[in-house]
Amino acid sequence: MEENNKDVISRNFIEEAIDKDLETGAYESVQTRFPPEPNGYLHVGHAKAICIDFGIAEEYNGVCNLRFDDTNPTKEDTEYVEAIMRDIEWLGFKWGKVMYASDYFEDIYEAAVKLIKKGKAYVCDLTADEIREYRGTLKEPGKNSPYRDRSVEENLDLFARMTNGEFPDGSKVLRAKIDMVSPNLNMRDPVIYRILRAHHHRTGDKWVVYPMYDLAHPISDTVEGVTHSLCSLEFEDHRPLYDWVLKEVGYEKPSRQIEFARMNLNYTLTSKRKCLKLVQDGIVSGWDDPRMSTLCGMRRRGYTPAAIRDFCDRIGVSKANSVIDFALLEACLREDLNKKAPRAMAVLRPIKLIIDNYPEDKTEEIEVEVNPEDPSMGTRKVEFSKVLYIEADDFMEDAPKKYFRLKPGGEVRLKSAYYVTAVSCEKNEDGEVVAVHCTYDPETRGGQSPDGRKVKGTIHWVSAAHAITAEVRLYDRLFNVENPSDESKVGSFIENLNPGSIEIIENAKIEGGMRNLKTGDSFQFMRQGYFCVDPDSTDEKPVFNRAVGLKDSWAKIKK
RNA sequence: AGGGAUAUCGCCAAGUCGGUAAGGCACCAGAUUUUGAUUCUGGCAUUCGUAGGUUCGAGUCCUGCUAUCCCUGCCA
Repeated sequence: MEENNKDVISRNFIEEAIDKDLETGAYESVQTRFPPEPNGYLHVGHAKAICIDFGIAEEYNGVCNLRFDDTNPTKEDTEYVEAIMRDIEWLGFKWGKVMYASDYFEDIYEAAVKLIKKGKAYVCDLTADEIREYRGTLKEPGKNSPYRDRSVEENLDLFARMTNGEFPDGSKVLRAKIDMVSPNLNMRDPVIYRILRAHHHRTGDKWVVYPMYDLAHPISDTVEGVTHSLCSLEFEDHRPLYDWVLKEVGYEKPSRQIEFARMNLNYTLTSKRKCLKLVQDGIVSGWDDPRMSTLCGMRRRGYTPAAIRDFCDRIGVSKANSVIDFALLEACLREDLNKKAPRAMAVLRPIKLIIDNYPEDKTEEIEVEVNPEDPSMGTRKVEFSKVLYIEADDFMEDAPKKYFRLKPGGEVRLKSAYYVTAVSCEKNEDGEVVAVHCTYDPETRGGQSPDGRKVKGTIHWVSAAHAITAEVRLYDRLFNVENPSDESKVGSFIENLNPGSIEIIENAKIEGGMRNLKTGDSFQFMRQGYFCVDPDSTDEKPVFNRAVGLKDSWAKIKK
């Protein structure tokens, strides 16, 4: 009953608009598109748009095409289109077709000619600076270009010659003839075609004129059959122009644009420009560096597609600008990993634990659950012997009363193995504990005592003789930046990426079964001592995930 | 002569016709627990940016005000 309630819960404003369009018969079915410009990698922020664009189509049994908005050849590159496709597939979405705005260059060109013939567009010889001047300002109206009243014939001829390459770059543009005194600056005779001699990643050198976004987008959408063109809030002011284009060109079933707020995540930097700088300056190893907020970086870091999609579902869709708390993303990952990730033990800051009364040459195989939350995942065998490694933090010589882990005279359980009681410890010249001596109770194999006595603490361990030593990196949050949008913080942001906030532990000891772990792999850990291998990873190397924030209650105790 | 949009708990976010504030994250308390995790149970907005008005009754309607974001690329 209650679950029912939950499912019936409200539709967001986009769904409501679409429902209404379907009811009134404005559209019979639903089609959307995800339209990235191939000039950078996809990051968490894009995940929201992807989930909305693909999710809405899926919900209404429609399709969502992937369409690369490649109308500005000076900024675009095929490297990016491939990366974008990989990331969307990784997230688990299926597009209908892969299209390019450049596939519609003919349609767009014809539309422009049609506008000229209707007297709705003209060729303007003003320079860029002059156009800006004539446009007016936010508070002052603009004034008409002296070229605004050229005849249809002259405009047709000029536009044809622009297309034929008779004029130098930037010398002329095609403008929509709308209203130079409109309070909406986008309507003050916007430029819709410019001359640009640049090699296009798909059409090569075929064109020397390229349409602007404001002309290309509505036409691409409508020609493609998109019913609902979902985009972010900053295009709200462009909607009148979007609608104007479709009306003047005369499409029967024009697409409808609906805007929603883009996602902001605290502590996280998503600016394309700054991310590109990090890559170019070699501050990070590449777009997929685990510290990046790119989808491929998050993948390497062990974020699962399911977690990211769940996150996008949970943040909702609205038009209010907002900053989502990183803790929610972490919670989504924790929840997913907790259910699905196979576990392994690893000791990050190892000290030796020597079991004095354990036979010198004996090795046992201890059976441990692969995932305590899911018994169906079975068990694994882990070698156990006289000398183990345990976490330095898990032993305290002078422990406070509330300390549940190993202390002199205290008994704890070695996860799935035996109860041990500490007797003494060895220190180096700096006074740091390097080894702990203990005794074990042979009756407690498996971690239970026949006499029913309880221990308060359970700690993880790794057999010294069987351990793999690995270099391991612990990262703080994806980007530990207080205010990523604050330009003045870029410097401190870059400092934050240098070792310092990144902990590199070179001799972490990892459970023997994890043979294919590679030095330098990044990983996630859910909580003290557990490594969680990303179950969805298809990589050769295991993605040793890590970096889900620990719950505060644990962090406090650690101190 | 500016225009457009948004304001509901620390962070997101529901709230169809006005009928007496969902849920998640975070946080706090308790129970269970082979990792102080997980799981479970309970707590967490007399109040909806603000000031008025209409009404038996307003987060929801009306008026004024305030704050924040977006718009002056031949970028998308």
